[in-house]
Amino acid sequence: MADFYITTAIDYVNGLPHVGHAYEKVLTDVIARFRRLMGDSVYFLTGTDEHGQKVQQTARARGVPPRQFADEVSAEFRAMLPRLLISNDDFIRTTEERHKRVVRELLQRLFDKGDIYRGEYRGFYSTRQEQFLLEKDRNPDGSWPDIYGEVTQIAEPNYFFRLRSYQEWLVEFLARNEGFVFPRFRQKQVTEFLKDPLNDLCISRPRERLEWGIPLPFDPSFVTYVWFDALANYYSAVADRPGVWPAALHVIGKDILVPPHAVYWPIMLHAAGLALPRGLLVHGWWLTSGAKMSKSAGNAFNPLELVDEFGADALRYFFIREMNVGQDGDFSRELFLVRYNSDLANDLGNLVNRVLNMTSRFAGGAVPAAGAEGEAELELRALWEATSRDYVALFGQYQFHTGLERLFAFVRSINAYVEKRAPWKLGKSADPADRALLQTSLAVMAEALRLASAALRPVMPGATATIDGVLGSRPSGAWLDELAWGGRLAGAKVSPALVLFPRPLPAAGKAP
RNA sequence: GCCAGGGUAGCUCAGUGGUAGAGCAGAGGACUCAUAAGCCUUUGGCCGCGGGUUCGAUCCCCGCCCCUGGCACCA
Repeated sequence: MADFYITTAIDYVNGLPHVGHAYEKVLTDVIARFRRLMGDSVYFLTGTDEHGQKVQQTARARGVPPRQFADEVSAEFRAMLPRLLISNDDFIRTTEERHKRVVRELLQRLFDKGDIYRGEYRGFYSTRQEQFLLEKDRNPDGSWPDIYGEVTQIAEPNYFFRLRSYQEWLVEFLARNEGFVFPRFRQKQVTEFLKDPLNDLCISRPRERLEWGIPLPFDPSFVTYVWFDALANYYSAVADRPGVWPAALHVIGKDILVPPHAVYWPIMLHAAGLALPRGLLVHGWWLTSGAKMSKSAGNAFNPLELVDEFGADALRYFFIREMNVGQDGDFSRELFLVRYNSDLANDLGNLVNRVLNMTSRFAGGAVPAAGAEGEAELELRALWEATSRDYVALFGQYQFHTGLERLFAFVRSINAYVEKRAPWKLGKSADPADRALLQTSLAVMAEALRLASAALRPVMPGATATIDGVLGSRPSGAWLDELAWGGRLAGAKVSPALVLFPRPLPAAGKAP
């Protein structure tokens, strides 16, 4: 059983992981962790897409069998997951038997039903590249680029899927389910696309041209082409797990919404008599506007370098804080460092440090119980009530960047509260009223930090676990209860001060 | 060309039919528990351009300009 089955797109193994891959995993993971904390039973799938022309060609060029090549690259993608603290439950490869079996079943079912038929594919073919070309492959003047060599128009038999006969159904489905695609404007794009008549979809390639694929069960001289292979992973991974399908959410990039995920996939499922996913979440891309400031060496850098340097939590925070889901975002080392320094090191990390330090110095290392609350305490508490309520609601609507903005405004308010009470002054006073206020202020700052940490857990699972640990907090019970202001830490033994997010050393040895 | 998104302070962005906001960067100040961090104050904007509706528009309508992406049998 699963209340919330969530997937990333599977990654094509013809290239190595880059920022976009890392972002999609992190975004999906944040949603998965959030849903788990909200009490859902979550099943989280990711994986790799491994068949096809390009893999076959690249493998051949390297002189290795496609299977071996796919193994190597798939392993790279897989290795990235733990480094980003991704909490996936499963990892599917389209070369696995469990996948191929389901693909064959799906194809056979549709073939028997008459939704797949044999026809003829016509197009421009490049013998040198061994592939059909598209109109967009042409030069602006209509000629074909030299890399294709001689281009001829040929026809070959192939199998087709009756997309067209389901177009009307899909249009109606989308009209009835306005929130199927998030953000809304993406669904409008789908609707626009469907205003023109669909052509049936060519779903096969003759084996003489493409061997690296899944043979059609009803005609082994063909393999199935990308659509029925790659898209089916979402279903094949859980076909043997009762109660998991349909997916609650497919997280994908905007490049593969129309037509694959918004047109082909729903029609494939509907034709096969399977339930549709409940929604698609379409994210944008990270752009490197720094094309102009590309003098500095590292404009094309691996996101995992930032993980090595600053930790997975920091990169995850940047991804989620900086990107408005659905829009594009700017990615550069400079932007990352601004977020890291100001939000993580200065605001949050330093707060952790000073809370621990003051608790040790002024309360013997145990969080005191709060006494009577004054105006400053009530204000901070009221801010938390509003912040936590909005934060949870915003996360539910995929407005993570706004949620984090609000949460860090709260973190800054904790810092302001500390300044207002100035425990270091109270600690020098012998006045009983000051002593009481000292206890209260230490309790309140620790509690506020505990709450901020709990809220941040889906985004920064590592760092927040550390914060919980050093505060002597043991998360238990429902997350929403944890997010309620209370006195949970009274009596907790805190650890000695630590530096959670060290400020990077100033760049040494700059080029003259 | 068609469709969509965006064009708001130096940078990244939020925002509402009624004298424009946050963070970062810049300037000044008080403090010291802390990662020279945090806190307080502050400089700074014909809200892309031109029309229109309105008592009044950054926000509504029309046109235009610029940036980004998609336009299918492509992973």
